[in-house]
Amino acid sequence: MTRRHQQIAEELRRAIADGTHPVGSELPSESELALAHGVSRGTLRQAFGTLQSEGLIGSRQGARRTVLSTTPSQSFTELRSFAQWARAGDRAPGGLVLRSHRAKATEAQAAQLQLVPGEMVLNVLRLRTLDGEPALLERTVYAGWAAAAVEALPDDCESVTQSLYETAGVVMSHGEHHLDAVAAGTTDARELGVRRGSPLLRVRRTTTTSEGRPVETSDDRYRPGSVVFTVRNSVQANPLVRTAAD
Amino acid sequence: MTRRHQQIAEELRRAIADGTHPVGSELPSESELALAHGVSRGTLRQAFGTLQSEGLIGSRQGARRTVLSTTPSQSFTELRSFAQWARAGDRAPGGLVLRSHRAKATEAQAAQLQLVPGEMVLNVLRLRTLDGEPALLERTVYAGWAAAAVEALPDDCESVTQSLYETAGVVMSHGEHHLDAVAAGTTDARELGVRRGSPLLRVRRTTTTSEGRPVETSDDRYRPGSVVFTVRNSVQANPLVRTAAD
DNA sequence: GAGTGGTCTAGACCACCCC
DNA sequence: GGGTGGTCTAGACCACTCA
Repeated sequence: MTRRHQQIAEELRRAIADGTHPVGSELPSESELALAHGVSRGTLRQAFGTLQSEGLIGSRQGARRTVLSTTPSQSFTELRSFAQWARAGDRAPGGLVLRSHRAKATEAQAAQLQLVPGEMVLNVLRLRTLDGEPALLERTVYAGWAAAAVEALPDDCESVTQSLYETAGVVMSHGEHHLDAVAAGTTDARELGVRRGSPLLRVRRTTTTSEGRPVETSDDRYRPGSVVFTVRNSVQANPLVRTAAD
Repeated sequence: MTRRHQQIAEELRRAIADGTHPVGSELPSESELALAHGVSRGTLRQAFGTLQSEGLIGSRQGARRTVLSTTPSQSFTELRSFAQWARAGDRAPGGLVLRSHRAKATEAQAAQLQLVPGEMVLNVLRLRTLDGEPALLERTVYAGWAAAAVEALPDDCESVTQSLYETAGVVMSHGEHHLDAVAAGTTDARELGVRRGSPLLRVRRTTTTSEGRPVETSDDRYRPGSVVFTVRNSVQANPLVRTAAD
């Protein structure tokens, strides 16, 4: 029993993808489509709104909507989970925990995870692979209340996000990502198989539940050529996408 | 004569920023606020939708909306214009054209700018500075129809985006950004004042008008420590933010 | 000036959360 | 079970685009 506006959005997405509405073309008007689908204009606008926030279509008052792009942006589901993202692109995700230990939160960590300094956290160093090739090195800090669930996972667990949901009911629904470039350190170089000092894309992120409670904060370093982050944005909305490098 | 939903959104934004609604707290219900502002629920939901897409608040069916963050995300206006972004952070933007020449579009360029191969384009190499320090090197390709307006600009023009709008009426309203890390080449190293091979954040972007007509495509390389890109995202929306490194 | 999207209203029902 | 957000309707007026 999916929502009507979702069905319509999906239909339009397909029509754009298969070339019925090529890039640059004008879409039918709201009233036309509302009539055709047998819904009110409001519902149709909701469907259009979804496509707009995905960067597929644009709009200006007074003129018909136009197609901006044919490739839909990633869902947040794919963004937050490395494994789900990899599988969506038909690549085999892998994971390996290299180190894992509990410790007291440093001041910086406590601030980021909204804990009191000295509270327990779980530090995990994890190597992620794509089709067996090292892709990135994660240095993740989990809040103490999530530590037990993470430690219970197997070392080679593919999808931590999904496992955390299944075993502990933790839903990660918001994230903040900071992207910049750094030189590979000794550990980075050894695990990722690159030379020390070579460029890495660094993504520092914090993920929180829907209530805004931080679950984890992480420093992820991507091997060049393995992953590119894509952001499609507009005056109206700006989604983030992680894309495999060509 | 601003829109009612914009006024309400602005009011809520302020109330969140000044601590009236701290992070993690619950906001009043839609009906309450609608009544208080003398608008219908629909209008109020529109205001909430804006704040949601800015990453300020989150929502779950059945529960009240909660405050996720106090700092509003950047507007696209600030994202697309380096100068506007810099000034918003109280830093002095600078620009200097190092090279500029017309050429026939390569196949790749033509594809990205939706031109026919061989059509004329304008290549510009531009150094951008923050408070006099080199921050990034831009290799920009402008579509031929925008070339004349760009060439007419002074070499040290601060804001190309704004000037293009003022002189040619070109409004850039959509962009696609790809982020990864690369090693500094000879030119990069010389102009940015770093060693060859040192890590740079690369942002490849294409900007289009509201009709989806590409205006420019660019390869921007940021000196480490000068700029960090931030993306705040959620199940509902994911805006991109460019942040000065600390 | 006809058509289009942007805004707004006043209702309604449902799914879900929490008490 | 009462309150909340999510969905949907059927109207209305306005600002804007374009022929």
